[in-house]
Amino acid sequence: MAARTRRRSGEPERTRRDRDASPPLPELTAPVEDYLKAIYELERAGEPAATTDLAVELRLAPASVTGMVRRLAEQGLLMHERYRGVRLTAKGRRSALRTLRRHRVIEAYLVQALGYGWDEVHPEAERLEHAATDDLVDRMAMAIGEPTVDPHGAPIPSRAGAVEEARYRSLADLPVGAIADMMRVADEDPMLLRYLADLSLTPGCTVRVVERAPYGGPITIEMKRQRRLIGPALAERVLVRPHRE
Amino acid sequence: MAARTRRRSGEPERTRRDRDASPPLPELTAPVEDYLKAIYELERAGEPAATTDLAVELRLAPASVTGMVRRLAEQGLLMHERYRGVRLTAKGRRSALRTLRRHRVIEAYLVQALGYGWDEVHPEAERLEHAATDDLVDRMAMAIGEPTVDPHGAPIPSRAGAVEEARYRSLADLPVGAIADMMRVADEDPMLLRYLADLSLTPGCTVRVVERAPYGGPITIEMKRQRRLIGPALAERVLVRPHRE
DNA sequence: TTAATAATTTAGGATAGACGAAAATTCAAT
DNA sequence: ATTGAATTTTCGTCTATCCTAAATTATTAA
Repeated sequence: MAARTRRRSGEPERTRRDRDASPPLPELTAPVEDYLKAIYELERAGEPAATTDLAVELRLAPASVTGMVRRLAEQGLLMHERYRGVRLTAKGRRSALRTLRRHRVIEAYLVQALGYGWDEVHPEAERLEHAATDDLVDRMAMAIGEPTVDPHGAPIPSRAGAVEEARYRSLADLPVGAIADMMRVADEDPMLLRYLADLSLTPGCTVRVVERAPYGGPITIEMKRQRRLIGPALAERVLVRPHRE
Repeated sequence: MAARTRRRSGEPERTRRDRDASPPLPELTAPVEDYLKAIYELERAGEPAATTDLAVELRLAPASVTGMVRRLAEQGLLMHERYRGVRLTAKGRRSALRTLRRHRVIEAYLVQALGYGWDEVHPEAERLEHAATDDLVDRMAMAIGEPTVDPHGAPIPSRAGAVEEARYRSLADLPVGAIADMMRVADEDPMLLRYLADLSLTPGCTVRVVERAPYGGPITIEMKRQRRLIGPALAERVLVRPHRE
């Protein structure tokens, strides 16, 4: 595949108002898109992304990451400080966001238009995001009413590359008595997602923290008069927006 | 992509009734699927597919085709007689038909569910067919009512790999006075397709041959009381089923 | 400060898939 | 039979991506 997406022509055409219109994004290979996406996610924590973390995330040998990082730096997609990690450039961030948009629109479409479960869409989207054109993704988004979040509550970047990364809190951090709306699951593990669905703990629902056992014990929540026990590992993955005050 | 679809595990599991259940098809790379599809189409003419024809079809250098053909033969997907061309094995044909099903279901889905024009779907399907899982393709097919032909009238192989390749006649071969139903366009060229759509000459319509100018001249057809002049090159691409008698 | 450990990079290779030049084969026409 | 054109294959290279093993740098503990 790599070979067939190789650019054969010269420089891409640059037309009117290139100063503010973002330059046309070149076609990237699937691995490159995966790297940029992973770096984007790691960087959201604030620090530059370490190559080792990248290797873990992408399930590659660290040495392979080093090689690719060098090439991406040459292409101006990221800045690399030896032994310090990598940061995306503006160009790299735009590419990452475009891929993220594709991924999340596809996930939303599969759920809303084709009846997939929210636990099934991740791998499918992972494959399609590299093959779908922006046009197709836009049509999918339109067909399901321009959603702003994917099935797991993750925000969908706009066509222009704007994202609103809301800073939610983890259910694990709420004090007893707090009431909050569930907004997002920070995990794609199918088992975990199915379990959450079984509990009816999905984005949009409202929960109240009834009790917290100390020392990493379970959290008791109430939703629609039903009480549930949630382990701390699970609660940590559930992101919520507490009601004001 | 090639590297990431490489099989890492051992032999695929073989369970009950492997005698008649076709053996599980291994994951093939995108280039391999393209070769098999092209060979399948070339072989439909009856003769083994020549490597040169393959090279033209796939827009590759003949030498590249030779190399890939050797690899495909080693994998048991085709038989190669030097200087004679290639023939798909049963295994190769099953793989080709699966790809063809994907391609055509995707084309039909894009038109019926996402509002694409029949002149736009080919390149999009060409990319998606390698990324979509069989499950997704089946869901797409179900969502649009299990079509039996794609937007150009090409038959969609069943899940099991059965196709009914009807032998239509070309509009260019019909005698004056003949009445026929248009069934299929044997071309994917967007310009040609848009032109046919302008003429309302699309699968399902009924035409009558009014006049044929000799020596490769235009053909006059009538459809819904409207007369149209069709050049022979175009008429040749339009496949029809003449009414009985 | 030094030794041990962890993180990272470099070196050296492998593989899939592509290319072009040149050699080999086939086939048709003498 | 011979020859010339067309076709096909062989062979050597190239690029992107991955790998393992060895070397290097950074960090932590003693």
